[in-house]
Amino acid sequence: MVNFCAGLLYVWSSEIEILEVELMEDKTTDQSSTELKIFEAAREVFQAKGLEGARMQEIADKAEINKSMLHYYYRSKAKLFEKVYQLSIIKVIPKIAELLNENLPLEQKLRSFVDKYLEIVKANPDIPLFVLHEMNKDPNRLRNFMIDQIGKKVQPFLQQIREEREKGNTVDLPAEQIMVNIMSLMIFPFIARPVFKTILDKDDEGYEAFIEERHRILPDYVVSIVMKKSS
Amino acid sequence: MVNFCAGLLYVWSSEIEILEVELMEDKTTDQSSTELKIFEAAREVFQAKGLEGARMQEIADKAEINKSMLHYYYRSKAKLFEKVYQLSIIKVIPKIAELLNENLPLEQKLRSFVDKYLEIVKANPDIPLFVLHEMNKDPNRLRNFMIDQIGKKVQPFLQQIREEREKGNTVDLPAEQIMVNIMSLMIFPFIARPVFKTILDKDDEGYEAFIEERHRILPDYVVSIVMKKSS
DNA sequence: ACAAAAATTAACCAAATGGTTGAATTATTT
DNA sequence: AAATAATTCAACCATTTGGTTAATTTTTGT
Repeated sequence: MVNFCAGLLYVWSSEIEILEVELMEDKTTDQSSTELKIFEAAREVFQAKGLEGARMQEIADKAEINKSMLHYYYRSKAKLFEKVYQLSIIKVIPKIAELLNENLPLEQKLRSFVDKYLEIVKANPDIPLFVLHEMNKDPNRLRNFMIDQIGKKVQPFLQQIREEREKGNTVDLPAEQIMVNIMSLMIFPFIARPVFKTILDKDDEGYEAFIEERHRILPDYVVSIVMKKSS
Repeated sequence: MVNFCAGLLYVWSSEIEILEVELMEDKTTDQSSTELKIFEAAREVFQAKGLEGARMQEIADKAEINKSMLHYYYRSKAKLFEKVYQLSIIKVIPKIAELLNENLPLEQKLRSFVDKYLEIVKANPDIPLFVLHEMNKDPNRLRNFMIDQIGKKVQPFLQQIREEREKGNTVDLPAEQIMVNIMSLMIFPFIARPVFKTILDKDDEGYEAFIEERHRILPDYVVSIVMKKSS
């Protein structure tokens, strides 16, 4: 019987939703689970081609099951997409606020944030472009969910920057600009991968190495361009 | 008679293509031109929703013409899309190499590049996400065209950075990382607009102001994080 | 071992969507 | 002004595509 879809009704209730997501993660070990094979295939196809670019048949083929199973487990393309979209957001958005609200002095926090968040994006390199494309098409879809996940949770971090700026410990930029700088430096290379591969004349392996180098460099570099050198 | 589509056959020949594009720009003044009204509508819809997300009917409605006219002037959705995609690339990619190859000392060049390129992106804020999404879906489509437009044209600039780095005038990072840093800081805020609007709790007007502030700040800031302070 | 439930499939269906056609209208040419 | 060419449109068409159904196989519970 198909009954686990009921959870979709509670999209706006973070707690229930996150529980469900973790349940799903657990199932990942069970490779034979048709439901998971479908979800995994859907994730790949949706993230690569977007909602409208994805074909149900392609998802079925990738999952090696009959197309009817998609509807048996997920009812409709819209429902399946919503789950993929939701999980994608959960994987990359809440961690931002979480990492930024650790109780650390600014410099340490920056270094740790950049290092750990790059780890997350490296593990989910297709999510940023996917989420931003879908969010751009329809800014209202899951907007409340987004707000739940991050909303005003970064305000304490911005406040921390402002305080350090007052003390003259940071570069003389508004906290919001600094925040956007940091996110840009981390995420954009994953979004613009095909362009940079062309511009920098790299193959997959070469770009992989480029990203690794970046991961090594960026934590210190971000600190250096945010914190004011004591001179 | 429909004859101007012939140019599409020469996609790989930059010169002919650019000529055609400029011809098109000229027509922009002729507001009554159905062909242009269609193209303008197609540009908006494709850039907002992507190839598969766009509906021919929606383009026709936005252009205030009968759907048949789309095919009369552009033959097919694929052909119309290709033109929009191509022009989008032309508007944001070649300028990079062009601005970076002006004969200027590095510091001046950086300041000028960031200022002028931000102007371009501000005038075409939807293009980066659109192009990157389409390029991600199908990295081979117009790949040769891309290579023509920028290809190895940024190598001289990378070389310039390397030379200045040797002389100890820049921060101690590989030239490629510096280049990616600069592009990230400029472009990402346009791509991630819906997320940043949520995170920073801004409305359209507020985000516009944020971008303006950024435009004012960034040229100097980029210089400051690339060039080594003489201390 | 049997019955009930769950999972799976092939064949089909209906709506959406890109595309075509032929007639009607407007503009151009001579 | 007549004839020719270009433009526009309403009605249609064909394919793609998301979705359904009914029958079959597999699993589970007793």
